[in-house]
Amino acid sequence: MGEINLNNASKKTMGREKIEIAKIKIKTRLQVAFSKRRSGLFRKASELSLLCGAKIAILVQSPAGKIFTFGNPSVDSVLNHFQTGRVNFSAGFGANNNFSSRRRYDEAMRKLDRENMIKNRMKEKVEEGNTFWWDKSIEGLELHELEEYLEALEELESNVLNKMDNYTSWVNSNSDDFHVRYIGS
Amino acid sequence: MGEINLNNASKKTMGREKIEIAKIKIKTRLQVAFSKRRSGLFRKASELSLLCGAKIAILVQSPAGKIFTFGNPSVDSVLNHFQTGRVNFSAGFGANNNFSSRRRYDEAMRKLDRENMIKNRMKEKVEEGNTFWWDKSIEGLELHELEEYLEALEELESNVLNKMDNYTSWVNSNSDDFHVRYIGS
DNA sequence: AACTATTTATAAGA
DNA sequence: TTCTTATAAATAGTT
Repeated sequence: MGEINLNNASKKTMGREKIEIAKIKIKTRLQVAFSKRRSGLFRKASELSLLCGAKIAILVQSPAGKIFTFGNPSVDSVLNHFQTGRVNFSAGFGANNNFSSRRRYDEAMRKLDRENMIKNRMKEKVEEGNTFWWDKSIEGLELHELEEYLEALEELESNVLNKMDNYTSWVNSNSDDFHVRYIGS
Repeated sequence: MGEINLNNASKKTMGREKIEIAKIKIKTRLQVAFSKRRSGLFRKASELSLLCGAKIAILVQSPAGKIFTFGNPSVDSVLNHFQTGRVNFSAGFGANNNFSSRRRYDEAMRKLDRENMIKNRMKEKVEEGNTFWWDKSIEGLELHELEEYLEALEELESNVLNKMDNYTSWVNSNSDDFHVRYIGS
């Protein structure tokens, strides 16, 4: 009997399996995944560039420290003009002036308001059942927990910085296109 | 009759259609494709970074001249290291770049199932469609709000680092090499 | 922004 | 590393 075999053993592989997006612990698997996914990332970048005429630069550093790059028209041209643009933007609008004047601006009071303002704003944006993780008191946390907390904070900070970068670029490209003009020439 | 309808008209859409990788000529389609694929590219980068501990910087300029960036730990940090030739990120992307004794201690601590720690103590990285919740949480914030948010984050970080000092001072009482802050660029 | 039906990417195994 | 296979994930065109 059993002409129809439905158990998995009848299949050559289980096929692609779902994985959790978290650091791969098995070294050999990590290496294979890195290789495949880096190549996949660059292929996607290439397609985006070809389909939409986008200029793209990608820098990747493997955990082992090896650097891989992708660029259209070239990494250097995109990088150069990106940084030139940002420098000019900073000079023009004075990021430093902006920040320092803000500090001069009734710092004590603002300090009291800041977190509440932010938290309230966050609560409008995200409804979490209880409290936000950053509300959690750090009292009583063990060192390794503090370590995790710090990592989460810095990841969040990284996201904020990226978002701010986008604002900077947006403002710049809508002002006088100073650096945009040079890219891709 | 005709309970079984096999013609294509019975399907709501034709599903994803194969396309040629060549510049899209219809403007509206190009815009949609750019948006979807840029977001897909950044998601892939994020996954590569999380899965493999890779450092990544991506700059994309749309045909219209708008610039989008992705970076882990941040665009600037990756670019700086790339351009100065100091390609020396410490292995993995630990919370920070504290020095050796902290690192040694971290290594030991990491063996305490870091995944569960993140999940249970830190609200984890819950995917909501294309973005993580903390991306959503900063959606819609204006530049000045992002600046305030950033300041608050750094303040929290500072508190956490101070707290960690209390631990490490007895773990490594004669050490002078921890808690050198290194954030972004 | 959502929705499918398909194409494409890729995890695991060889 | 490279190939295969089966399945997960991304996305083109549509609503």
